[in-house]
Parts: sequence; C-alpha cells; structure tokens
Amino acid sequence: MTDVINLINRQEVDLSPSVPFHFEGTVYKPSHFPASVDYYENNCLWLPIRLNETIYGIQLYPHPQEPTIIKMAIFSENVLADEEIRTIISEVHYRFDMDADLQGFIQLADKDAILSATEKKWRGMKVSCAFSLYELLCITIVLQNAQVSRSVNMLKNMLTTYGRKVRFDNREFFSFWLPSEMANITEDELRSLKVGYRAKSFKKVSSFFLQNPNFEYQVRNLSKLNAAKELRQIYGVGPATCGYLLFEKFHHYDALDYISPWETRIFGMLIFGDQEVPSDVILGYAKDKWGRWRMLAAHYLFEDIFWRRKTESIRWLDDLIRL
DNA sequence: CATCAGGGCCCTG
DNA sequence: CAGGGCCCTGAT
Repeated sequence: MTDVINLINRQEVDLSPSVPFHFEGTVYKPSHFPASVDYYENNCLWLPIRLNETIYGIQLYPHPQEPTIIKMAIFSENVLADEEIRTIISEVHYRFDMDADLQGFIQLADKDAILSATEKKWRGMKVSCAFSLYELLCITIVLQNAQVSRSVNMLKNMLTTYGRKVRFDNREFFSFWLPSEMANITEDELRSLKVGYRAKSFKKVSSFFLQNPNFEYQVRNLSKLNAAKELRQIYGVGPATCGYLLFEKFHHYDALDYISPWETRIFGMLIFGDQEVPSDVILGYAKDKWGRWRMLAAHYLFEDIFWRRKTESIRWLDDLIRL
C-alpha cells in the first residue's frame, strides 16, 4: 500500500480511569517486542486504532495538573461525531482496563513478601492491550516457535506488505490489515514473507473473523472458562496463546493455568531464585498464594524485571531471553 | 560448513 | 496424552 492516511483533525478529551492509575506501567510494557504499530516515549503513547473499519490516531498522556485525569487526543480524517467520540472513549477504557478495581490485589500484595515492594512501585498498573483481538492474534501467531528477532521480522514484513500507513501528529505508523484483506491472499504469498507454516494460521484466523465480526465483543462478556473454550476453537490458538489472550485482552486476572518453558525459567528465578523449578510447582505456588489475582501478580513481577533490565544489567535474564 | 532449537501448535497413533 | 513435524534464522 503506497497511500498514506493523513489524520489531520485533532480533538482532545479527558479520561477518568479508576484510581490508582499508573500511566506508564499501563500503556507501556517493556517485555513486549517493539513494532511500528505504536510508540511510547516520555509519558506519551501514540497509537493508531481501528474501529468499525475507520482508522483513528490516539495520543495518550497524563494531565499536567490533574493527577487523576488522562488526556486523549484523537486524530481523524474527518471531524468526529459525538457518537464516534463516545465509541472511541469506551474502547480505550477497555483496552487499558481503565475501569478496573484492583483494591483486592493491593490488599493481597501488601501482605505478600514477594509482591509487596513491586506492587507499591507500580501501584495502579493495569493489564492492557493496545490492539483488537484480531490484531493481537496476528502478533501471537508470529510469536510462536520463533525467537524474538524473527518475530519482529515477520510482523514487519506483514505490515509493510498488507498494513495501512497512517500519519498523525507528525509520526507514521502501520495499522493492521483487515481480516477481509487476507481473503484473497494465497498461502504462498504469505510464505514469501518468511512466515513459514504460520501462513495457514493467518488465513484461518482471518476467515474466522470475517465470519464472526463481533467475536471479540461476545467473548468480553464470558467467564474465563467459557472464553477459553471459544478462543481455543480458533486455529493456531493453543494453551500459551489462549493464556495471553485471556489476560491481556480480556482481563482475566487469574489466567495463569499454563506457563511456557521460557517463562517458567524466568518465574522460577523471580520466585525461587532457581530457573530449574518445574512449571507445575510455579503454577501451584501462584494459585495457592495469589488465587484469583495470580496472573496479575505474575505480570507485576514480570514487567518489573523487564523495566529494571532497561537500566541495570541482569545477567541471568539476558541469558534466558536470547534476543 | 552443518546442525539445532526456538517467546507453540496441529495432527497422528 | 505423548511425540513428530513444521518454516526460517541466528547461534554454536
């Protein structure tokens, strides 16, 4: 796609997330690999967002004076209707879990030796996913059975070939392709972008969303168990991907029922100082100590160590990540 | 130079 | 429910 979508209209609105709200911890997750689908810098997030097939540009930053208010600038091609603004606000609230009540977690962490300091440091950090379910699935597809550098390359190839270039606030991004845009693309074409056997997943996931356009919104209302049942029916969604979706996208704070080998080693170190601890021991520990907050607790520990990695060298973590 | 496992999942037996 | 195969790549 050569044409660039220029979002020239700018409109500001105020958001009032539930407090406490840790802006930086919520909108930027250092454990995620960087992609040109959003950008975070210095307490400000830029994000193209696609709703009802229309692409908007979102800029989020804390209000300079009012600590409980988050400012959102919406960039658009056309002047926004009130209804559109309401839709965007409500979607952003969902994606950054702005209505969450984490009081139970705060109380739990306060009495927990492992969590206490980390929770205080990041108090108000919400689980978030800047992307739609379909977009997140595309990310998890490139994540599977590949090292990070290859995942980055696969997503970049897909975006530059099928994504839409979006410009707002003097910045350029790629917005994801639509499920319908995958329909006429062959597996061989996808394989030429070095995605390998994942080509089939892209095709199948896209046709699933084409047939079930409201799937994400239906799953939002389901219990963890029922949501998992629905998600696992999608081709390419196994236990690891399902866990990511349940937690990051659908905010099931207890979605820690499976841990992949590489995460097992990291959690082993974080909890027991030993990377050889088997995953079922870690799962049992988390369930016992953190109960219905166990994935959120794990998330706090996980993101904290990745934050620390930005300013200090953590040898054992470098060895385990293998970029 | 070759071999190999990787931020999983599908499919088969 | 265990295990082989899968695309491609950087590490060894």
